Amino acid sequence: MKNATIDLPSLPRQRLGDQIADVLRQQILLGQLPPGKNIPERETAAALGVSRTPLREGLLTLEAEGLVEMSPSKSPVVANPTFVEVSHLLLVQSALEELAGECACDEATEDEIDKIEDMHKMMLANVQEPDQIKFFQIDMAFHEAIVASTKNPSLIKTHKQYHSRLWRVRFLSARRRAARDKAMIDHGRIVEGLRHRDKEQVSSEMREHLRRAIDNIRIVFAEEEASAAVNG
Amino acid sequence: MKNATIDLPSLPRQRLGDQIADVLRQQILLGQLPPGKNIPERETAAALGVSRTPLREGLLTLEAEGLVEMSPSKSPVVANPTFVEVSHLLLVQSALEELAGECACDEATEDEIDKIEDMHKMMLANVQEPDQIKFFQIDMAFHEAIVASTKNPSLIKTHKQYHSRLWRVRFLSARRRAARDKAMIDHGRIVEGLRHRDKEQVSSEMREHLRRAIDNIRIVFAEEEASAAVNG
DNA sequence: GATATATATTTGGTATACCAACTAAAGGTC
DNA sequence: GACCTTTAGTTGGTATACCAAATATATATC
Repeated sequence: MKNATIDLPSLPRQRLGDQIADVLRQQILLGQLPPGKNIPERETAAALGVSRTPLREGLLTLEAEGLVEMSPSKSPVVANPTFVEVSHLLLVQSALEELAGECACDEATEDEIDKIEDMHKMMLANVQEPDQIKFFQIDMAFHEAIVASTKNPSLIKTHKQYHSRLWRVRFLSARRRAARDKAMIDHGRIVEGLRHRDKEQVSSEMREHLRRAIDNIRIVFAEEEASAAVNG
Repeated sequence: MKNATIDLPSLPRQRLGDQIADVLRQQILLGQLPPGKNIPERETAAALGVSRTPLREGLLTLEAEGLVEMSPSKSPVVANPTFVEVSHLLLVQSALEELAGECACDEATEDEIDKIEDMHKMMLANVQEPDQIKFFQIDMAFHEAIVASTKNPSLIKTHKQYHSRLWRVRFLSARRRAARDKAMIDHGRIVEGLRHRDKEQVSSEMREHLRRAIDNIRIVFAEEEASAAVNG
């Protein structure tokens, strides 16, 4: 053989549609594509330098994830869930994280628990930081790390999808100082439970942690509504 | 206005890709497209009388659901999960049904509980029927009805997807008489709990009902493996 | 001037055409 | 005769072209 298995580092192949879905998903999460925003196919495809076919495949992926809504003869639009919808999502996510907590007690390595605890400590150090974006990112990574430690690909994937749909509203919620304080208490108990491999404690704490978040999010929705009423 | 809002009954518009996904999903569940089967795009599109574009969109939907696997330069193929993968799926499904049981106690109407109990009675009448397909279909409808009674669209949708991926293996499992007997006991407790709106009983029974199924499914996989070793 | 109709434009939905990567078979060389 | 090379054919991936429905606009009529 001459040069077989060289595997030149050119990253040639992931489907374009998947890459596009990744790009658009990021833009939605970061708020560059805000809820309600239209995503006309031709225009967006041109902006990304691709044709409509793979763009469409990416949009369909995001529709399946619930981040984009498509209806006949109308431009695809970034999803803008109501409070009721968000509370439904949070219930499912709470069940997924409850399971994750239970499985993590069996499957997480000591090293993974170390990493999770590090994140918790880092959050504690940033809890009263005015720059809330850092705090929030670690918060999300904290939850992702616990789910990842279960090594259950289906759980990880489904959780990630709900994570995306809840991203924005949880970001808005995390700006509330009271919410952050409560979160730190919950997280502390979760880390403690993981250390002792206490399934009951970890799973119930993770479930209740998310369910309690519903109250903060209700307030966020009420504030947004009031703000919208003022601004028109 | 002359004839507006007439809405002629021609069922013109659901996206072709969605219809195709529905057709292929049915064929996969019914075993007409068995696990491992190739689904070449051109050939399948021609057989369905459509072009590759909407067929592809349907296939991508099924890929997102985990029923089909697509890899570059290879024909899409019907997923053929291993026992480990199925056990992972079942864990997630058990968490979803646990949540469904809890929510159903709050949200189910008396009428819905009547329907669920009717299904249970019908299963009891068919438990020793040699024609297992009827028993199995009611079994699946029983679980679906409980989830539907929660009125949580996200939960319903996600549950349905896991339902599809687990359909075949649960069908194989339901052929075992011992599994059917156990299922009837569990179902009886679930119906009883629903009647009393006992969240704790219903949710824990639904969780354990599915987790116990893992044992039967392990046997099914072992049998299939042994059979495969003999036949080829 | 208001309304209604016709037309032009924009949208998403679908079909077709083209391309690159992979596979396999055929042919040539040692 | 075995092995390497080349070429033809198949596959999925992408781009383009076409179509129908919906909408907005302009024009004609009352």
